[in-house]
Order: sequence, then structure tokens, then C-alpha cells
Amino acid sequence: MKWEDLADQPCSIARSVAVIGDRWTLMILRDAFLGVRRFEAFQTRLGISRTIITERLKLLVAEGVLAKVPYQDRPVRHEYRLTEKGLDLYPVVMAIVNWGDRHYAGEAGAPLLHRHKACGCDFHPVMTCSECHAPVSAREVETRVGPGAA
Amino acid sequence: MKWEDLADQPCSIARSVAVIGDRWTLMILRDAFLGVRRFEAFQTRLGISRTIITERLKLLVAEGVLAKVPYQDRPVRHEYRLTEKGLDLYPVVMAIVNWGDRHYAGEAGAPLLHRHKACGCDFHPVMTCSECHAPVSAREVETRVGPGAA
DNA sequence: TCACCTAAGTTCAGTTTCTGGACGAACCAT
DNA sequence: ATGGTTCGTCCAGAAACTGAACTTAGGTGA
Repeated sequence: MKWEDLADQPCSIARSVAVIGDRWTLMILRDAFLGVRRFEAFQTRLGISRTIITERLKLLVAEGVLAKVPYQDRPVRHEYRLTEKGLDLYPVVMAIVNWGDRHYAGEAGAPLLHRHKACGCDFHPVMTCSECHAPVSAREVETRVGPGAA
Repeated sequence: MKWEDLADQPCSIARSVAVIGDRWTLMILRDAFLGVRRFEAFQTRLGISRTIITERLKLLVAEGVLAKVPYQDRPVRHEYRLTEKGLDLYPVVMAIVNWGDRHYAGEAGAPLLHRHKACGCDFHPVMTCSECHAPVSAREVETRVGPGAA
């Protein structure tokens, strides 16, 4: 299987991974959530080939995760902003951050802190059940085939 | 930058992505959470090169995400099981599933349903604040440098 | 006017990684 | 002894990634 074919699978993970499941794409999204918007800034921060930046940004725009909007004329320059669909990826990014904080942070602690404006506290994300609002762990869940299966 | 260098960055995303931020690794984890444990099963389900399966499983074992445990002698055969560290990736996987369900599910609905055993309902994951327990969205969070920064 | 700068790409040769398919090892069943 | 199972390894060709130079379109300072 080639990874372009992932998008055609009857699996939400495969379809998401076809869009965001790539090392550099995830790093671009991290930076996007940290407020990075310009081509040069992505390139400088990540230190990777401009070719890859171009290609990944193009895919994210095509998928509606980022929007390419002009921020000046003469010459026209664009910036890349997270769309609503892009902002919906926040739980994914935070879940990855949290796993990294738990398992790869050094003595000193987490490299970044996240403050919930509503309550004013530094927090970490907790995955809860949409129905009973209790925290959920892997062992408490049963998965079965749904209506959208092949 | 090469992606092996991601692990050395003072960023939890980079460090996590160095381990799991690869298309096939994420697909392997999906299958692992669905109960797949054997080399042949991963290979058949994913339909990708055995070389890649070997390499990815090796990395996940080296990182302590999967454990290689013998399930028979003569000949010795091993299976790959999620460790506690691996199970900690459940929020990551569920966040990705949920994003796919929201943005790529067809008319019919989600390909898979998840039932929370504790309350008996089909649910989707909600990211909440560890401190005030309210749902959190991207715009409600302020990020700043933490103690583990470079 | 001329030289230099910025932002956002494009192009390209060389290197690394991935793919598909064959092959190997160690055992079991008939 | 022939074939099957499970878990790999090996290899040539294809695809992706890298680093560096180049392009476009305009702006800046002297």
C-alpha cells in the first residue's frame, strides 16, 4: 500500500493520517498552533528543505486545515492560518504534547506550559467521555463496527 | 534537519513525533489498539513492506511502546503488546479518530463506534482541563515557556 | 542608479528511504 | 518428504528528502 491510498480506507485514522500523519506536517502544525504563519518562519524554525515546506503547506491548504491569506500587496505575500478544521486538531496536538511531557520530559519538567484562560490554571489535557463526562482510558472502551464501515 | 534529530529538541511534540509521527507507525498503533499483536497480522492488514513493519516494530519496542513477548516455544514466536506507555497513547489515537470522524466520515457516519463501558454509551472523546474539568478549545489556552525549555 | 535586501517559492543533482518480491530459518502436520 | 506457518532478512528499483543555488517581484539606502 502507498500512503496516498490511506485516504480511501474506511477508517478515520487512515484518512486523518493521510493528511497529518507525517513528521514534518505534525511539526508544521505545532508551529501553526504556536502562532507561526509565514513560509520563512516555518522554514527557519524547522530547518528543513524548502521543498518539503512548500509541499506540506500546499497539502494542508488543499485539505482546508490551513488557509492561505494575503497580508500585503506589492508584492503579494501570503500567510498560512489555521482554519476551524485546523483548530479542531488541537486535541490531537495536545494529546501528543502530553504524551511527550509524560514520557520524555527531563528532570526540569515540561518545555512548555499551557494555561487555561477560563480557570487561570496550568493544565494538562484529560480525555473524557462525551456522555458521562468521566475520564476515559483505553481499557474502558469497547470498539465495534459503525454505520460508516465498508 | 533530519528526523532522527527531532528526539533531541526541547519540545515534547518533536520528541513524540520522533517515535510515533510516521504514517505507518500510527497505523500500526491503530491496529495494536484494535487487538492486533502478530507480525503477520500487521503485515496483512496494512499491506505494506515487511521491511517497514520490522523496522517500526523494532523502534516501538526500543521505545517501550510495545513489548515483545513470547507466546509459544518450539519455535519461539513473539507477539507485540502495548505497554503502559503504549496505552498512554490512547488519547492521541482517539483524538485522531475523532478528527477523522468529524471531517472525513461519509453520509453513513463513523466507520467505528466506541462504547464507554462505565456508562454504556457510545461516545466521542472530549478534551478537558485537568484543573477545572471544563472542555478546552484552542483559543482558550495560553502557551508559555516552561521549566524544561532549553 | 546601483547594490543589496526580503518573502515566497522553484529547480536540480545526490542521498536516503520505501517498495515488492524472493528467500531463509525453525518448526509442525500428513 | 512435501507443504504450511510465522517471523523475519536481502536486494534492486522507485520514490521521497536534502542542501544549495536560482527566480520573481518589489523595497531600501546612498
